[in-house]
Amino acid sequence: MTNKELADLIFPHVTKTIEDYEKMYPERNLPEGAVVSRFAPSPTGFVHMGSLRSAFIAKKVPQDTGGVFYLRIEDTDGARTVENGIQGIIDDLKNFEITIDEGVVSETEQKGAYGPYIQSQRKEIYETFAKYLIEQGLAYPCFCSPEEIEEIRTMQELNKERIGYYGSYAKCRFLTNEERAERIRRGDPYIIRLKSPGNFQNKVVLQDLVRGKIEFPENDLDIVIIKSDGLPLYHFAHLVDDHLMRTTHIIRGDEWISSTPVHLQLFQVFGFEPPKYAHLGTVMKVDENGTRRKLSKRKDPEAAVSYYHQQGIPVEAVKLYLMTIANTNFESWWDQNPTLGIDDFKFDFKKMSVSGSLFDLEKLLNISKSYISRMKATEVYDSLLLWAKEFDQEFASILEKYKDYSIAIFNIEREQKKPRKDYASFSSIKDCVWYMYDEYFTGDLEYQFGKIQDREEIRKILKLYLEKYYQESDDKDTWFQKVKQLSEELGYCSDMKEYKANPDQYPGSVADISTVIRVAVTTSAMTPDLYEILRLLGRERIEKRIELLETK
RNA sequence: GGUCUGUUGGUGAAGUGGCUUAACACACCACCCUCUCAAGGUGGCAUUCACGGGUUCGAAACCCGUACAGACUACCA
Repeated sequence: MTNKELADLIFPHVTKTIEDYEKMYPERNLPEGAVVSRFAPSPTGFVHMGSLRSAFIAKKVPQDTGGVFYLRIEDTDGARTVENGIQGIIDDLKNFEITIDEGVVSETEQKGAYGPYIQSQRKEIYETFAKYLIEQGLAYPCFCSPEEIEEIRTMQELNKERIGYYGSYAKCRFLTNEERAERIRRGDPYIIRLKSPGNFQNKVVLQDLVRGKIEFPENDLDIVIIKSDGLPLYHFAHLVDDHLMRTTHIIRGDEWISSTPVHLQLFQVFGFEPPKYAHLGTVMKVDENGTRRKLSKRKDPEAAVSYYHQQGIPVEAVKLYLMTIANTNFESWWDQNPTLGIDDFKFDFKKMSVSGSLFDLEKLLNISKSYISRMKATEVYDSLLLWAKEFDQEFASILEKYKDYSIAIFNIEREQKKPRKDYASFSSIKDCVWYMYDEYFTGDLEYQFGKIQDREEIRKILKLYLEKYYQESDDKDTWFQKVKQLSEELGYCSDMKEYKANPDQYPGSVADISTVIRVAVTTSAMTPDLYEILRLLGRERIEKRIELLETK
């Protein structure tokens, strides 16, 4: 029995040839140096920080070079697939503004001429490629049961030999085509394995874009290419898809490094030119007991990118963070070119950190803080409102009700050379400004007075301030002069230098007087500029709040 | 067990043989500024680049070995 007859027996319904597909998916007509890359997740429902980083880079490089970035869904493993998993990924990408040129755009829609972009819809294509291999005698059906494979493995472990289906252990490799046909006709379950032409003694070289030259022994494992469910294994799907979709750069996690000899061999067996590979270091985190480990979806809430969306970290801040960990020279570049953005920066694989970087939430928040501090008040308002509509409806309606007032609040110490930097995320803004809204300034309030705690003294200070000194129309200088006069009248020191030199000669200072006013109207001893707050609150509110304090 | 990769401060890291008495950023500490907080300013924070050996006039950088860590070694991706 010939290989061709065997191939026809296994894949009787496959009529197309590889050449047909080569014609259907021709070389892309792109400018010199244009990169085609992809993000190819399993539909597990959400995107991990490490994957987002890969996706971000996989998009950035085509963008820099005038290439194509596409999204492919790798759903050949039923166990990994979850309901609405594709939508979850699309939503996450959308939230982080990672748009695609081609690929899956929704659960039911795809765009681009190199599809389908969902692997489970490409079954016939994989079969065509597998059939060719069988015809060439480069692949064969394997009837070994999982138990038999397990046996081989324990035997190899016992003999301290290399583990795997290779050489004389590859039993089914030595079957005749007649035996194969007979067992297939009998209905024995089987899978398709590559008949590896590799020799473990020979070396194969990978020129990794990130790590440089890596040498491996050639692959001699007869790897599975088609599973018993008829779908391909990752390695085979990678070959078929990335060849046919004309991918030029494979940008993926470094857990794939050790499989690359298999991939290189697959390309060689078909006579295709292999793509370039860039293996990215794993994103790590430090465990409670001080050891490094992979960021885990289960243990670390900050691993899921939806967390940042919920926290209201601006998308741009996340991107800036990803860029700073992606290219080590980005941060200083951005420092020197503050007016430019990520799009103006040229990504370079050589400037990637090779080892896995620690995920630094602190740093992300810092970047976020700086970023928000540079936003205009109206931009803060718009972004915050958008966030609140999704995650804090009550706050959203308050923001809408007091639009101009809110913008004025966000403008305190903003839009100046050295803006205030206190909002790390949109979710944290309410905690900073709640006291500006009467809706929140109610119920059990906790006043955090400082040095002056005596209620009689506080009453005296506030009464005198309202009756004699406070003028709504005062400008900032006049306002502060009056607070100083108030301090003097009550025997407090109005000059901080003098007070610090002789603290024992006074009951307190203008700082303590200010604190009393500040706490009375906000409950907090730590707020932005008091003058601005009083100005925004206005006389009526201030009086009401001081009255309210009297009742406490 | 095998194959591959990595190891510079609390963290991210720069560094490709002499310009390194190891840049920069985050964190932390101190002081200054200051009505509080934040921000900002100034300074401090690795006598040393996992360890041992070698090459060299000279090494964090090159080579070898050891240790530790990670990945892969599935009909998972």
